[in-house]
Amino acid sequence: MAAADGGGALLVPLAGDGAPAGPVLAEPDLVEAVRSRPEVTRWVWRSTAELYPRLLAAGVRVERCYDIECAELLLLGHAGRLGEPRSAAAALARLENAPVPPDPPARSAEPGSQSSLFDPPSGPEVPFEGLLRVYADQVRRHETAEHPDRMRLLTASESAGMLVAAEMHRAGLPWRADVHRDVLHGLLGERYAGGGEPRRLAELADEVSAAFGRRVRPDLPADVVKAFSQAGISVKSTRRWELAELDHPAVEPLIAYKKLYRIWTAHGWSWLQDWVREGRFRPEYQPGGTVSGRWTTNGGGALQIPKVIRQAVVADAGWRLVVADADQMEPRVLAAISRDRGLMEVAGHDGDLYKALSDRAFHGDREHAKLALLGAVYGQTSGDGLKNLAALRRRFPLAVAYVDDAARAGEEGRTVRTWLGRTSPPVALAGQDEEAGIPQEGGEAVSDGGLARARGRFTRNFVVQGSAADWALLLLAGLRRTLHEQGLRAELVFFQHDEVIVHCPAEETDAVTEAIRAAGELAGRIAFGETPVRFPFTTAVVERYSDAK
DNA sequence: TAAATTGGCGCC
DNA sequence: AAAGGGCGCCAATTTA
Repeated sequence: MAAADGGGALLVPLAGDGAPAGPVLAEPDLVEAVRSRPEVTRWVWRSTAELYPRLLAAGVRVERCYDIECAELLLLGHAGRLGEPRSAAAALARLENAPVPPDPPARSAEPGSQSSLFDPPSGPEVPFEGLLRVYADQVRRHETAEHPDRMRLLTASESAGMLVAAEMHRAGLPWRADVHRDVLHGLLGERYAGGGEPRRLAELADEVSAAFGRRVRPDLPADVVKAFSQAGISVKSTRRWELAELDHPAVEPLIAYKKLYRIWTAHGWSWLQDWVREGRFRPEYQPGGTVSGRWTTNGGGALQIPKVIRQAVVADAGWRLVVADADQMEPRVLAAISRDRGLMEVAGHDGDLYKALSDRAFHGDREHAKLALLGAVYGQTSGDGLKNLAALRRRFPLAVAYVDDAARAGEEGRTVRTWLGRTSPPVALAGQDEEAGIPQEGGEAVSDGGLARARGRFTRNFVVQGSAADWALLLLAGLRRTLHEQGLRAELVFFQHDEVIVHCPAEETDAVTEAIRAAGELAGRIAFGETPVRFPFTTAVVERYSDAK
């Protein structure tokens, strides 16, 4: 156990039950305290986000950690109490029946911040003795979880994710600002001084206006809807797929404008200025940032980089990017968690899963098979996917029952869990923004039927998306470990749900590719136990991210 | 005037 | 082809 105390630290060895196993040591310097103890294989601390950047800045890596505030969030969730404060101070207050302090508001990331050195602590300070009490209590609460072994694994892998997040922030994604500028110029044309629209956008806006015969601002949905209305065309929204159906000369420039406008505002010159420093893009990753366990990033839009902008992600000279994308995650994860024999068999090969699926149940119609499966996972309510769901249910009854059960739980206001035990928010929390009620279309009852179904779709998807996130955490933890153990110079530099990028010297690409493959398979076994399900990747070794897939 | 919401679209 | 799940970001608009 370590706790920062200004620049110094308090340390104590811990026994398996979470109790102190020796005297508390006061060390004058956290960095030296950790650096001088390579024999420690796991550090228990309040917050990785607060402590680890300081260690990394001094060149100190730790093997494993236990993040008390991450654990608190997972344990609260497991107890159906998501939404209660998760800081160590709050956890201690609950133990002492004292008033529970609210969590500090989430701060937004500082663009270009190199580390969290000057960030305020993530929660109120807690006395060392209090931190010890909280940890011992958490050890106990893991024992009382529905599946203690899985819950411990979840906390361990989430903690590993925090280490990876801090290390990836430090490493940064290689980013060529000059290439980015070239791409922007090619797409958007000249950039006018004064922050106005670049040339190409101005031209497209003029084309839209010309097509309507009056000035129309393409970025204002209300204006566009009105313009179509005046042209005798009724549209409900200006979404692209709706506009694409219309026969009107404004449609083409309008759609082109929207696409470019998005790039200009979200990943244009200002973004480049704000977020790229010294050839690196350093987003602040937040493991477990979503309720399902998927990561988010705080600022910079790192998980929504448009494909066309990925040309700017270029490996250093003599280095390569190993881009690995997990193949068909949802069906593979569904097979593993439902233990459906047929689906496990389909997912038991590295080849095209949807082809295997269609050969078994859809007369070789790959597209229908894919839509049916995704429809089952997402809770599709209409269209061809629904029709094909019946075929899916006949052939893969346990798999469909698994997501149907999750949907029913949601509709009835119950929570669901991922395979490792991350738990969906209780209804009380989810219902906050829905109290006003959503008007029902058609003649259907205006009860909360729509809300219940929406919640069912959420929990249906939660068990699959969240269990995939469980797997992804183990993948990252395993890959991080292997890259280090093999003494490679390779660095994990990007992670996006089911995709990783490793930046490495050209001569290490084979080792890295193999490390990723092995980490994926191991993650499958550790997360889901022994199943026939395989977890293959499509891997590309490239110099530019955009050249992958 | 600041905070919250909305519409749209980028990614998975 | 359309529509199901999860997000973040931006600009504009509405609300407090």
